[in-house]
Parts: sequence; C-alpha cells; structure tokens
Amino acid sequence: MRIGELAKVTGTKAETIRYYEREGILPAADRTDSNYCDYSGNHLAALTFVRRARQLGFSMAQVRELLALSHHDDNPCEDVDRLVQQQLAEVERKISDLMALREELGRMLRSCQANKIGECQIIGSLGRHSVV
Amino acid sequence: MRIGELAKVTGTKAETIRYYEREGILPAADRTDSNYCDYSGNHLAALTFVRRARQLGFSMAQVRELLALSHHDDNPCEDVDRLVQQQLAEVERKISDLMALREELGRMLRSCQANKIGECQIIGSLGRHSVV
DNA sequence: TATGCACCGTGTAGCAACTACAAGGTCAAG
DNA sequence: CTTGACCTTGTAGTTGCTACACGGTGCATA
Repeated sequence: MRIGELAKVTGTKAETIRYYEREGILPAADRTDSNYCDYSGNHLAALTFVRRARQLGFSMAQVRELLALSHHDDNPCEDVDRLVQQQLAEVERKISDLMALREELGRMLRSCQANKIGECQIIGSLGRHSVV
Repeated sequence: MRIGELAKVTGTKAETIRYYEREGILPAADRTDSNYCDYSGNHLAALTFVRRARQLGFSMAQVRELLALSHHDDNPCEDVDRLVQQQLAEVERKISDLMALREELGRMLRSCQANKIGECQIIGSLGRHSVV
C-alpha cells in the first residue's frame, strides 16, 4: 500500500504519516525498487491507533506510552488505566475552564448597552479585572 | 517602571513582555541612559488589556483587532461585539468537543474489566472505531 | 513511443504563542 | 571591590503538524 492510499483510508495527510515515521511513532515502511514506501496491515493498524489516541486528546508522548504498553499483552493494564484517567482529568479541567470563560464572555455581551467604543463595557472590562 | 516590576504586577514573564513588544502588540518602552526599558502607566494598561484578552481565549490576531478598536472611542462597538460573539461560539464548540471526549474516555474506563493488556478493552478500542 | 499528469521522495521552512537559554552589561549593598 | 540580582540582545526550542520546492516514478493516452 502506498502512502496516498494509507492517507486516504485513515483520513491522515501523507505528510503527517511521514512525520510520524520520522518521529518513530510509526515503524519505517518497506521500500519498493523505486524507493516508494510500501505499508502493511500493521502500519494501518498502528496509524489507526495513533490517530484515534490523538483525537482523544492524548499527546504524542502519551501515544508513545500507550503504544509501548500495547505491545506487552501480558502486563496488567493499570498503566493504561492511569493514562486514561489522567487524560480524563485533564479534559475535565479544560471543560471547567472553558465554562468559566463562556460565563465571562456572556456577561460581557450582556453588559454592553452602549453603542460607542468610548462607553463600551466590553472594552472597559478588558482593562480592569483579572479572570475569575 | 522596569520590566521586572511590570512582569510582577501583571503576572507576566519578562520574556513574554519583550515578545509582545517585538510583535508590536505593546508600544516600545522608553529607555534609560543605561538602555534599561522604562514602562509607563500606559504600558501597564495595555499589557493588562492584552493579558486579559488572551486569558479569555482571544488569539493574538484578535487581540490586535481589539486593541485597534479600543483606540477609536467614537466608533460603534458592533465590531467588538462581533469578536466577542465569535469567541463565545468558539468556546462553546470546544466545550461540546471536550464533553464528547469525556464521554468516550469514561466509557473506555468503565469498559475495561480485564487486567491484562492482551484483553484490555481500552487498548482494543484504540485500534478499532473512529471518533463519534 | 512520447508525453502528460498524478503521485512519490527528500529537505527545509513555517505556524502560534510563547519559553529557555547564553553571553554579556548595570547597579546597589556589603 | 566584589557579589548578586537584575537587565539587554540574540538565538533556538517547544507541540504537532502543514506547506512548499525540486526532482524522480508510473501509468494511461495520443
């Protein structure tokens, strides 16, 4: 399978695949006589794994850990659990930050009854207080 | 006021302040005889504005716009409103993305009853489906 | 057989928004 | 007069890609 096809079936840009290979996130592909990359089902599986983990918000470093863990079938999965829990906590933190922001932005919009910048509460509020 | 003091009162790193100046987000500071930066109350106000806008999730480009708008007291504040509304919409999009992620991660955690990587549903689920 | 076009490979540079040095200058206290 | 905290400039690193430019390859069509 050439890089374009792998790109298409995984919804990943070819350049991103090359980047993963360079970074050692994906194993190097075989090469044809004319130096084209030749990807196997293993590559497809690995790339799918990586993309999915990235979509779930795991960092590249965490993806490396998950990949390493996934290669040891006999180990307990506490470590995987821990990574997922960490990520869940991180996501929850982000959600609550963003909800605070949403409140603040909503307040700003409601506060502005003026129609000149000079009296605009929004512009004013940017200068004064600190967030939350 | 020297850069260290401005940094302290605004909770910004000195290097970040220099970066803002280089980028033209903040006006250049005056210099003392020994070439130290000398910041005024205007700089403090501008930096406070910038930091607050950044904390609210506005991009540097948006901050530039907000700054430009804030300098025209007589203009209507529709444009400011529009920027805040855009940002609010963006924040809401991020919140819903993250809530979907939270669901997914929670599902993964609950699904794993195994204690070996080989049977781990979490590792398994990373390989198979696509995100929502 | 020639040629055109889509594809591929390598290498390098760019994005956002900082952050982290290194190498050297300045200033006040002890 | 030296120590230490502060300051300056310049450069390079961070994360996770993305976007070229330049040249080679493969296949269908004229």
